[in-house]
Amino acid sequence: MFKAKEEIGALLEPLVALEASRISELLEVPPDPEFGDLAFPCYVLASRRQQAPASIAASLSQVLSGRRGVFWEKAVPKGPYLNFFIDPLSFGREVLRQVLSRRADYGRSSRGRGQTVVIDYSSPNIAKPFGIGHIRSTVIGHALYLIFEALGYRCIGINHLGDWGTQFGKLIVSFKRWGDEERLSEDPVNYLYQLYVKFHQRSETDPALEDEARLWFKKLEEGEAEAVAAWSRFRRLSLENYAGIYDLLGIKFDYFHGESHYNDLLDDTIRLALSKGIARESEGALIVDLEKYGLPPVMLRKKDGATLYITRDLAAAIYRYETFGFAKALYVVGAEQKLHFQQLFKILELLGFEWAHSCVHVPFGLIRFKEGRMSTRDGNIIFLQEVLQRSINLAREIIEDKNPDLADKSAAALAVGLGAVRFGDLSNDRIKDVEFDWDKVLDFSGETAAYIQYAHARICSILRKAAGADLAWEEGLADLLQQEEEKALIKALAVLPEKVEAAAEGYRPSVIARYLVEVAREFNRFYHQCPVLSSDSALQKARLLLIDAARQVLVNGLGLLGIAAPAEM
RNA sequence: GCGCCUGUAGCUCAGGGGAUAGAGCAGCGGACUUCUAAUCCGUUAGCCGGGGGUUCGAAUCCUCCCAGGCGCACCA
Repeated sequence: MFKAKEEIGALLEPLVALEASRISELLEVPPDPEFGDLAFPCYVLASRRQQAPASIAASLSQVLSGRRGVFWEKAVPKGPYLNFFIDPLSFGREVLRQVLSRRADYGRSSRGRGQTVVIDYSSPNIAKPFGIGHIRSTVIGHALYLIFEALGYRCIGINHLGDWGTQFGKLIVSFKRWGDEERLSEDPVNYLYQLYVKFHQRSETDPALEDEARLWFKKLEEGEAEAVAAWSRFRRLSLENYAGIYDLLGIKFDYFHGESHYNDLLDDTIRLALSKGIARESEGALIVDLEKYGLPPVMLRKKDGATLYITRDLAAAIYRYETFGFAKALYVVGAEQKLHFQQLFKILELLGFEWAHSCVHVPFGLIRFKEGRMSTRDGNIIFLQEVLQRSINLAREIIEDKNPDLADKSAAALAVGLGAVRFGDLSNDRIKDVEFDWDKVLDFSGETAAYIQYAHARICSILRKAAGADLAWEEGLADLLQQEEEKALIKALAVLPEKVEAAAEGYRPSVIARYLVEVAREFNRFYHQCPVLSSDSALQKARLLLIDAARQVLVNGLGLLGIAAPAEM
């Protein structure tokens, strides 16, 4: 509601002894449009004025009676609320003018100019297949990247590949014992995955395998030739496989700095911890005691001298700050690692880095089966590749059925199929666990990406049919849009900028996803009530401008989620 | 044992101090000679997990309990 809120804030400031910005924040949308468009709750003034909220609302309305502003036309008390009615004419003009003049920039701002946000996302463990579990970090992180970028921040996307650690020892042991060159070259990632599962099956009865794996990882850290050669081969094969998925999803990273990237910095990091006096020897290992802060101790170096995940994360954080000078560093990593990040940030703080407070763990819930957790080790995971493919295939079938004459069915199927999977991960609050259910993934009706894309395609269809129509902006045309459905749609279009801000504020792409469903819903209502092409010329033009603005909002919003908007589907 | 997260309609979830708690799915009933029916309209459905508390006002904040999930030194 941009300008309207500001206007009312400034209007009330001298009357209620609150700051204008505070008043703008307090303004809420009434539950029923009949009540008005923006409501000021008078409870907040009751105790100070020693007056009942309802009588405050009444007296404020007295003061304002007969007055009107640019964007509001009247203020009516209703119980404890002072309800403002927005002037649909000036508001409609302003909203359409904004959207249609700013176009692809509508919803964007320069608020973050000059500041850098480093975003750590996707970060799969090499040598494991890209499972459905990895999609959350990938898709949420990518959306946050796009959202912060839209607010003018310089974003650095880092894929912190899990390409180092004891699991490589396990893989090397497995391959040396049971490996088969031929099978490895046929289907590398799948085969490595099978070896990984086999290792865990065997190690249950043969604990010596674990020791052997640790030994091989130690060799790897020491740069022993055979270990390094095997590691580098496994890493390369995995990366080649991931590249296909990132390509399909259109996901880019500025850096593929995996854990191994920080190997040369580990000694310095450990030295720093020692020199600051926060690390000490315990049972042969090097640990940091965090008991004072209510956290369990952290191990930086094992008794065999090998490092751990958190050691590399420490080195990575310092490297990132020194390299990029971030204002914020986001870690889009599962909620189960919350403790890890609390420990990581606390150690950074103890090392004296004031920027430790700019590090944020952006957690998300687990994807699980009805029966329980997905586990790479147990070999019960669902491959992302399969999910994407099935979704695309189903989209294709539906298109064949509903729109058999469509020229480029593949492109539309890709947009709808991938959009569905993406949206499924973005539309709910990220902290919630999600139960994996094929029926749900493959459902394209209701609150889904397809719903939004469909609204967009309908608009494009109308605009195509109106090709040649004069769509030059004329201020007065907006005045013709007085039907309830038209006004509701305009109101929905008005709030994209504040939704983008809110999404960034809470690191919650779901804010935008839900908002787009609302916009699409308002458009669909409009569509059923308000004919465009068959209206007379002035109204037709006004409605064409309105739906063009709606199209722009849908495209911009979907764009922030990394979801394509096909013109036909 | 300790810590963190979640609990809202039959199912999946919005809403995170303010007006009678909202959507989608499923169910039931309607709307395609008319801009794509992947749509729209109507309708059924709720001690907002439970008890206490703070507040003019609590689904929302505090506290205790219950249920589910996730963590807690040689994995990542």
